[in-house]
Amino acid sequence: MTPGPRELLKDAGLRITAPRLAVLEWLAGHPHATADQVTEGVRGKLGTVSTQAVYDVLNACSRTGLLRRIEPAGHPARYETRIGDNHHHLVCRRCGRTEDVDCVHGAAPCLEPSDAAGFVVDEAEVLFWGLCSDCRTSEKEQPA
Amino acid sequence: MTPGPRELLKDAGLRITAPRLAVLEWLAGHPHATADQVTEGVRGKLGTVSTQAVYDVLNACSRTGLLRRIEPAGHPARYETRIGDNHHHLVCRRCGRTEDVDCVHGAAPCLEPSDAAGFVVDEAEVLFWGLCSDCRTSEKEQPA
DNA sequence: TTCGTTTTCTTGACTGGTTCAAGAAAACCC
DNA sequence: GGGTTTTCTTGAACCAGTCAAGAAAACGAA
Repeated sequence: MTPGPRELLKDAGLRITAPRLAVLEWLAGHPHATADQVTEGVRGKLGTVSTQAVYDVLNACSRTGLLRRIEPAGHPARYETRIGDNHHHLVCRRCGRTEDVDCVHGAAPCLEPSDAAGFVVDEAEVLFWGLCSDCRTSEKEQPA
Repeated sequence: MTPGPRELLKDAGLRITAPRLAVLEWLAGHPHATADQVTEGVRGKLGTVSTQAVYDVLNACSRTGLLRRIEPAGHPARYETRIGDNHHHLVCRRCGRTEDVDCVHGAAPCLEPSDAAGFVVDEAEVLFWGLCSDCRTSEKEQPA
């Protein structure tokens, strides 16, 4: 079975604290949430948690690989617990809604640059930009 | 021959002004520059230009397709005049240096999402993250 | 050319997501 | 349980980029 948040934190060498458990648990059920949404969700579980604590948790977990952070240009960052398979993302230009897309070319890592220009590449990020169905509807009614 | 900035602006229906010409000319010789660098470069040509004017030019030209804007997470946006072929980019995590990479899978558009989840996709963005040669060297001397 | 309209430029204030800083509180290890 | 280390709270700060109002230019027709 998949390890729970408690084990994940321990294995990553991070202390086990209420805010961390709450963030990981909440995010598992709400992928692609923003820091703001996470804060709200976690407050619903724990009562009071500072904004800073949420950012610290998100950063610590992103750094250690427990969370993946997606930062679509022009939108606040989003976080997800699905890690380890390099899947990609669909992002709505208008509302920022983000959805998973499985890798187009089989297994990870699905892309290699044709010429790395002296760079040591460690990640290939693929973002598909467009409009989600909701925003397409509302755009007809009320053009941007 | 490739059209000059003057023609490009005209064809795009944009007025021809000194700041616009200067931005396009300067960017043609300095791809992947930040707004800040563009401002400096343009001031070298024209003397005084407001920051706002530069942003306006960059935005107007991006909107009309004369410029392409790349917004790597955690770094200021970069602009380039190479447009129309969907090439990709290498980005240095440390210094933000950005380089072109030709499309890995032949001609544009080289990528389609496997499942669009109701989105209407208009662009596939590919970013290769890593460390440029300079930053690799300096990282050994002075680890982050 | 000149006028009137429309767009763009200048100046200066402001925003929003995120980070920094100091100290208080909690988790870990023996 | 005590000491150390890490994390949390509070509140200020950051920065790329945007908004707003008015002055100044570019265009198009006469």
